[in-house]
Amino acid sequence: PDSKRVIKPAASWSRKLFVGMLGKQQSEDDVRRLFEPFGQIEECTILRGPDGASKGCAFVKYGSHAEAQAAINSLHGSQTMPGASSSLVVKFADTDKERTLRRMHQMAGQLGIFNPMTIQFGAYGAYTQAIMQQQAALMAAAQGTCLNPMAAIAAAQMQQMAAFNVSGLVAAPLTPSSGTSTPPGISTAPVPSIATPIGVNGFSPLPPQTNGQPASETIYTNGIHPYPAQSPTVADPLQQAYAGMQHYAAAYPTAYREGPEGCNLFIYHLPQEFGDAELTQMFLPFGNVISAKVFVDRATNQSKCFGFVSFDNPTSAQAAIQAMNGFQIGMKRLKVQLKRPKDANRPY
DNA sequence: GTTGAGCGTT
Repeated sequence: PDSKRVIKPAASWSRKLFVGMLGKQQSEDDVRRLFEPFGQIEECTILRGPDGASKGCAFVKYGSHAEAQAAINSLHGSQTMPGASSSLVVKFADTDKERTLRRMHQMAGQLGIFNPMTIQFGAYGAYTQAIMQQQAALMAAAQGTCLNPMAAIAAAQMQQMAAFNVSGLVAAPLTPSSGTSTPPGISTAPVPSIATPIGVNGFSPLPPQTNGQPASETIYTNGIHPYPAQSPTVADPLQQAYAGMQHYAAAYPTAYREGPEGCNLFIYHLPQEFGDAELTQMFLPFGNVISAKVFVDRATNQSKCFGFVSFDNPTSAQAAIQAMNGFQIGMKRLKVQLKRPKDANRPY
């Protein structure tokens, strides 16, 4: 009978597309018209911000995988919409797993990685805690997929890098161009084996006041300590969440994490060959470097010779300015200043 | 070449 003929529709993930690089003014109807020729459209949604403005992307769901694939084949990269910065993107939408990863990425950026334990559960305690527990569950689920063994090993190697050394300073390549999800700078870098600091190219990298302190003291941090110092015990969801964050942060040492006001430095006149790793090394002696980013020309992949370093406290930032501003490298002198606040000189 | 890009996943 007919009731037995009911066929379950194909899983949504197999026929749902993410469409990127739309014009900001394109409507749902515009998108429908574009995608109609390839099949029956079941759903078409433009992603919009809170103000209703298009984010320039959309989801389009077809009745079948084949239709979706056909749309990808014909439309992806086929044209550049007015106002879009590059050609149309048509691909299968993220799976749940991929979305979880994306969220971790966002969350890491928002929370930063300063002393997770200091997160206040005060006024918003219940709410915050609920969120954290929810995230903890997500992260616990994602742990296996987030860090492959190689990434974990690379992160460990990173932590063992001793302060300044030749291979770390001049031989390490700049962050490879994008296209993989490999954390920048740590995937292929060998563990530097030369421990003696040697001036290169007129650069005498002897950081002020490392006196006697084992380098590992500075290295380990990034605000991260491998273990909470005491109870190796248990998996309460919160601890799991923290663990997740720590693993994540260790795997993405140069991800953009701005520190509090007064903790972020702008550095100019960097040597051309300096990448994120070298910048990090250079400023590690002054405190916990929570991020270090050299700006790279997208087209040429060349350093633009400026970058940013963020500490977790203003004192470290000031110490770094004191010691490194005007520091001579080759024919140039470093400029090291506090970064301009993003909303500077906004008239009000 | 002078201050945190881009690509945006309900």
